[in-house]
Formats: sequence, structure tokens, C-alpha cells
Amino acid sequence: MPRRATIIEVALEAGASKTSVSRYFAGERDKLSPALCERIAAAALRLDYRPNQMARGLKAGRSRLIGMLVADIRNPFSVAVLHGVERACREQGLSLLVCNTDNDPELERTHLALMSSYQVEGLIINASGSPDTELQALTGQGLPLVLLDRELGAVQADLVGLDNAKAIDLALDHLAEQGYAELLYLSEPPERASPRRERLAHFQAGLAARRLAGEAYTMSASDDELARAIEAFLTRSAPKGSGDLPRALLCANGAVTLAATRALQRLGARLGKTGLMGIDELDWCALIDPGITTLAQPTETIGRQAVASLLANSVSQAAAEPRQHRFEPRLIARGSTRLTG
Amino acid sequence: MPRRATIIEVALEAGASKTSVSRYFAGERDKLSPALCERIAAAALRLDYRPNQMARGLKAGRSRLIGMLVADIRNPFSVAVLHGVERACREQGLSLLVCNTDNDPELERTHLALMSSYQVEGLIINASGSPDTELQALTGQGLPLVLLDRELGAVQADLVGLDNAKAIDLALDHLAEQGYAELLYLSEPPERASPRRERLAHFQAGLAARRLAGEAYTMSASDDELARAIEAFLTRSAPKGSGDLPRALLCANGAVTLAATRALQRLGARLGKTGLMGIDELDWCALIDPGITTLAQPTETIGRQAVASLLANSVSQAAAEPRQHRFEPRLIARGSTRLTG
DNA sequence: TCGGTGCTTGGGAACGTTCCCATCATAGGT
DNA sequence: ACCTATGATGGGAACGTTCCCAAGCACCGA
Repeated sequence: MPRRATIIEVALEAGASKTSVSRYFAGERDKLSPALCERIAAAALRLDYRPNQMARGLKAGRSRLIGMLVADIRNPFSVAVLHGVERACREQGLSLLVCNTDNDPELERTHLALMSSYQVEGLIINASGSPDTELQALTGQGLPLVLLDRELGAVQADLVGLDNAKAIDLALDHLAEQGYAELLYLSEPPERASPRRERLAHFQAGLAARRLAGEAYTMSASDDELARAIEAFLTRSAPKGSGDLPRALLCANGAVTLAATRALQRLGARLGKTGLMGIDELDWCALIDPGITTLAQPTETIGRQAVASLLANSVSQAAAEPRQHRFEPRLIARGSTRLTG
Repeated sequence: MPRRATIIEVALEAGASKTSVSRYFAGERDKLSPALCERIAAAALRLDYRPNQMARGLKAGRSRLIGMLVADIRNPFSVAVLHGVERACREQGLSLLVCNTDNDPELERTHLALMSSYQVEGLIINASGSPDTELQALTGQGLPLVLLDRELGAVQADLVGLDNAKAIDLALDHLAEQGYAELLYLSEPPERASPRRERLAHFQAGLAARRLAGEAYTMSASDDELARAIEAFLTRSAPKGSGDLPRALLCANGAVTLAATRALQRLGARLGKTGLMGIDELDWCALIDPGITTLAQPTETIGRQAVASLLANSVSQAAAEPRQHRFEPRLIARGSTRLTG
């Protein structure tokens, strides 16, 4: 069972010094004569040499590792972004250490400590928890950091995510245009996640600007309760004697859309007559009978931008002002927001 | 900007030797006097010391890193298994280096090399490609290996995955019981992925045993083509003069179920009258009108078993016979396989 | 011919750990 | 009182790299 060859063995085999071999593999081939390069290449091939990243990381402090903390790996949106991050990393010769926190702040701390012990060169964080001293400590040491989708209290760092104001505007405009006049905004509890707060706030503001009626409901875990809330919204009598204006549901993210769809089915509501629209495009939104209208996030772009920001931060350490990169969603209009007389 | 403290600094602060501090953090506290332990703990806390995994990995050859290669990170099944793997790793104090190969053998090779350069202690592989010399080399060096879901030609390793024979049996029994007599089996191209081959083979065998009529269709990328194939199956006249027996579609995995559902909707087929059943349970299967019947894989269990097998292999290196761990799916019967007169 | 300049090459000291050994007490058996 | 076993502790050499520095050489202009 042959052990992996070391740089010294390659040097010996090639009749060169370990320094030269190191240079060869560190991408400084231009500093080496072509003849030497060739000898090293041949020797490395013969011995099937692969540089030991652990040793590299130790000596140079450059692990070539990026850490990514995902709040919920089973959320398709997160995975789609992860996919973008991964591609971007690969193009930069970086590897990705992915940790899932299952929305547990405690686990988030653990994983943060872990990543730091692997000397990651940067951190992309889709935060699950509250602002964290662990994280503060890491950034204090000059570790580049990018926040994904969710802001994190006191932490000063670039943020990459959806343009929530624009998204809500798009949604409200679309719903208004389609003739819906009374809206119910459905969201998961907004405490911990900044996009939920932003979207909710813009919803409230946007209503007024458009003279729409609307209210917000925060989901608990219970399907029953959600169904009751929706039913109450759909069946209660119109405000003044204004007749029965069309009503629609706006879902704050994919998980909510799923729950709301389930609830509407239980209530026997007809999609379209009862409007339904959600942020986040999912595989199945086209399949539910008249199709569910969504706002698709540019997930791949978001992922790539996260890596780009990270890289930008690591070159210009020095106190750069945190920047925000907000991307616009794309409206995919389907039958669930079409009032067919 | 304070650098992370080293073991030497802790030793100094605690008035102990680095050896003792090392022992403390390597979990050999029972070899240390309680007094010393306490001093070290206090010092480490004061300095916010965190052992450097790179240095550990270098010296001891133990990186505490497990590599996982996923063929398609956007497949919910893969993610669910990943989730199980991750939890199991965490319980063992292992970290997970996840790489996505996008079903590209070339990328698979690259990532394999990369993981080996990080000195991973074990590899969990959901293979995308053909048997690979890169992989052979790694196992040749005694790196423990577990195959997930897909077999890999010549590679001798434990396999963890679904009991495909059982799954197909369950499906056929259910469909037969519900009164469907002619089946169309839909699959992605079976060349590269062993479960596809196994399922297909068992489908063919299972038909005969149950006196069912049936055939198999291999999907290309085109939705049109699939719809045409399904239409042909649904509209062609019955074999003998046997009357018009109920027909059903059986989908080899989640991606196929999605495509088939799309196609059936385009054809205007009514689910139930036309049977539909798929392997892999997905969020939305309950939402498509009468509900889509599925076989749910025990993804969490599969993930955990993968890690368990890996650990078992690393203790008893010596030429243990490769084992297979096959888990049974759970039938979730819904309206899509209910013939309502 | 000489000092400088530029280029290729190599020696050796780190990096932060682990782990083999050595040291030094303390205690127990003769 | 002496030798040895036992247990706690520490010194120092690795592990496989990188990178500073220096050496060697050819070439140039004075």
C-alpha cells in the first residue's frame, strides 16, 4: 500500500530541489526553465504526486478553503445558491466546506468554530441565528465575510441577496394589475430573518401607495391554523359596502407557498379566483392546476456574486465600507393570478 | 488584529508544556491531573484558543474530514441523504467536504483529486461517472470508501441505497391491486446509473411474474418526445380484444415523475384514470390534484448508514468483503393510483 | 577586468501540531 | 535503604509544505 509521494521525493526523482518543485506547483512555472519544468512534470507524473493541502495550509496560512454556512440545506433556494457558489469557487481554485445549521444558532456557533479551525480563507453565511460573538471574533481577525440573503445585526459585512423592495413592488403591481384588491401577506416568523422583515415592511408600505387593502399573517407550524386564517380572510365580508373585491394571497417564500397551496386545496378554493403568488420559483409551481405565479430569484447570480464579494474583500482588507448587492427577481405569471370572469 | 493563539502560547499562559495542552485537546484528559486540566482550560479560554486542524492533519495524518461526492446537488433525494450524512458526521466529530459533480465524470475526477489532497479520511460517493482510475488509486492507498445509491463497476466497496427489487415489487403489487393492467415504465437513460438498470430489470421480471402487460421507455431531454410516447401508450388499442384495460405510468425517480406529470397535464389526462406512480417522495406530490402515489426512500437512514459503513471500514481495513445495505421504501398511496369508476 | 544586474536554482528555517522518548516524583516490595 | 513499577509532565524531532535568503552564472557597460 504505497504512501502518497512527497515533494522531496519528487525533487529527488527529478533531480531538482524541493523549492523548485514547490514553485512548479504553486503556479510559478514562469520562474523555472522549461527543461526543469519538464523534468518535474515527468517525475510528478511517475510518482503520482499530489501536493498536500494540509501542509500548504499550515505553512502559508492559505488553505484554499471557503466555508459556507447554510441555514437550511433542504431549502431548494439555498441549494440553488450553493450551486452557484460552488461553481464560482471552482473557477477560482477554491474548495467549499459546507455546513448546514438547520436554523439552529447553537449549531451555527459550533460550525463556525469548526470552519475557523480549518483556517478557511473566507466565509459565506446564510445566517440562522442572532448576531454572534463567535462571528464577531472571526471577522475581528480579518476573515473576509459575506452575508447571504439574511442580514446579521451588528455584523459589518457585504450582503448579497434579493432586492426585496423591488420584489414586493413587482408582486403588488402584478396583483393590482390583475384586479386583486384585497391581499393577505403570508410569512414565516420575521424575527430572525431580515428578508422576512424587509418584505413585510415593504408590503405594508406598498399597500398604501397603491390604495390596496391588505393585512399580514405570520405562520406558525400548524397547517390547521393557517387554513383557518386563510379561510377567515376569504370569507369575511368586504370592508364598506364596496362589493366583493377579488382577494389574493402573497407568500413570502417557497416554504410558505407550499403551505398556502396545501391550505387552499383543503379549503377547496379555486386558484385564480382566489389569487396566489409566491416569492421563489419551484419545480412544481407550473404543475398545480392553473399554475402558480412566482417571482424567481436569480440564484446562480447570487451565488457567484457572493464569491466575488468575498474575493474583493480579501484583497482590500482595509475597512472597506460594506456593500449590498441586491438582485431583481423575474416575474413568472401563471394562472393563479388570473381572474377568469 | 489579534492572531489566533497557538498551543505554545496556551502552554505558557497555563504554566504547562505544549505536550500537556496537546493531550488536553486530544481528549486524553484522564492522563492529566485535575489541577493541570483546570489551568489549561482557563488559559485556553482566556486566549480563545482553537486547535489548528491543518497542523493536526499534517502531523497526525488525521484530518477529521470526510469527503462526499454528489452527482446532482439539486436533486432533493441527494440533499436529503446529504442531510443524514452530515448529522452522522457531526455526531462523530467529523466534518464534511461536499463536492457536486453535476454528473460530469471529468469534474468527478477533479474533485476526487482535490479531496485526496485535503487528506480526507473517507469518501462517500454518489457516482456520476464510469469506473475511475483516480478512485482505484485512492482505495488502493487504503482510503475507506462507501458507494451511495449507485454502484461503480470494478470498484470494490460497501454500497448503501434503496432495495430496488423490493421497491419495484411494491410498486407493481400496488398497481396490480389497484386494477391497472398495462404499465409504462419511464426512466432516464440507464447506462451510467446502476439503480436505473436494477429497477428496469426488476420491472421487466416483475411484469411476467404478475401477468401484467408493460413496456419501458427511456426519456430523452425533450418534453415533447416524452408526451408523444405517453400518448402513444395511452391511446393505442388494447393487445387482443381484451377490452380497454386501465393503464398506468411508473416513474423511476423524482425527476421522471416531474416530467411525466408535466406531460400528462399537457395531454389532459386525468390522474387516477391514468395511473401514475413514482419512486422518490417530493414536496409537491400531495398537491397535484388527486395526489401522486410515491415510494419514499428512507433518506436519513441511508445517509447515516453510509457514515456507519465508512467508520466500520476504517477500523477493519483488512480486506473485508464489500457489503450492501439496502433499505426498503415506504408506499404513500394517493389518488393518482385510484381508479374511481 | 571588475562591479553590477538579472535570472535560475537550492538550503534551511519556519508553520502548529503530535508523539516518542526521557525525566522526575511517589509508592511499594524486598 | 535500594530497586522497580507507575503515573504525571516536558523536550524535541518529525509531518510536508512555503518562502526568505544566498549562491551560481551569464551578461553588460565602464
